[in-house]
Amino acid sequence: MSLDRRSGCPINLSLEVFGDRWSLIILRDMIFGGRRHFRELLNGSMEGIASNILADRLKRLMELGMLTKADDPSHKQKAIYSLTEMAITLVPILAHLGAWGRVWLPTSDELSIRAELLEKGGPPMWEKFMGELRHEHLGTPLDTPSGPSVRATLRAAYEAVVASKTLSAGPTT
Amino acid sequence: MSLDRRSGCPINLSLEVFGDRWSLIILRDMIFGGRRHFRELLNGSMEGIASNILADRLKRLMELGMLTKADDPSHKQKAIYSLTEMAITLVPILAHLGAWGRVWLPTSDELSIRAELLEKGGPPMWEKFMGELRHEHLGTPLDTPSGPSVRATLRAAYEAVVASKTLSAGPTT
DNA sequence: TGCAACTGATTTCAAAATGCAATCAGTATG
DNA sequence: CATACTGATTGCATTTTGAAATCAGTTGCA
Repeated sequence: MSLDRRSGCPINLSLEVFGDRWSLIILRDMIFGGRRHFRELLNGSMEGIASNILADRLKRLMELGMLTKADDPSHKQKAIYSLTEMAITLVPILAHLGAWGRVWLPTSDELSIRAELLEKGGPPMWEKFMGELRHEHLGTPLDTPSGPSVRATLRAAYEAVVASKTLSAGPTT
Repeated sequence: MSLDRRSGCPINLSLEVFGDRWSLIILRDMIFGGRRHFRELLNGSMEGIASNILADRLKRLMELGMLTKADDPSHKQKAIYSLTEMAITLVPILAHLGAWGRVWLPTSDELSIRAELLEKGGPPMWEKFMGELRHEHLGTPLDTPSGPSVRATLRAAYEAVVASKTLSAGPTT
């Protein structure tokens, strides 16, 4: 899990940054799930990451300049992890990745609705989302605060699908 | 290197397909380098893939439906690997990945010129490229054969940078 | 015919990464 | 003062990786 610099090819270097099974999962949970703390990432991860792997990847992502860490005033041992601009600009890649996976892989309905929405929203929606992430993580002022946040929109869509599934296949008593 | 199905999330499933250090490198060499044979991929890879890893990944990519294999008429032991539509639609992802890496990672000039061109070309260029790949790998007719192929354009740009570097820093005798 | 080079792999084995469970010391809470 | 929570770390078994050597069959050439 170190940076080999096998070649100066952009695709290769990108792979060396997040060409493993966990780094992008962590960034996904921070970006789409809004998670900022170790425990949130540990327990909230759908895929069940182990604590040693999480600690290792957080450290590595910090060394790579994708994350920063700050003290949480509410608890002396609590740390808040923030995305850097480098990580925030992954949004279009994650959007494409989700769109591709939705088409070609056996994704579940409730989880793919967000990818679908993000794909349909296109670059304008990605830009809006990145603006919101910059606001949350870097303190940048929100340029055009129009309507509900992208994350809220995505979550609402997710919950709507879950609700409709519960209705159609739920308890009949 | 098997498909765990840790969750039905599109991003997670995509990661399970090419969230390793070699699968995307192989696909990159096939897509941008036009490589179709085992030896071409083995010796042509800038990153120096080992033959057992290459054999394993080719097999895995076939099982996943990203590649197909056919006999080469010129040699009874020779095989030709072809991209499937599933793999061809990775072009936009590779383009984004290259663009991101070019901005944030220490890429070399001659290798990043292709990523830059592909980024500037945008979706129209990607579509043209995918059309050409479909023609090469799936036998689909070329819809609008306008000008030189995308691959040739990218290669020409690469060679131009290499040449200019040789000029400015080359031998003075 | 003989022999070297080439074909797509496979074998072997050491090193590294992974994953799970238990554990850690410091901090807040009741 | 006991209990739960904070971000980790440790130990250890399993899995994956990677490099070199090797494989059997095929081809080209002398």
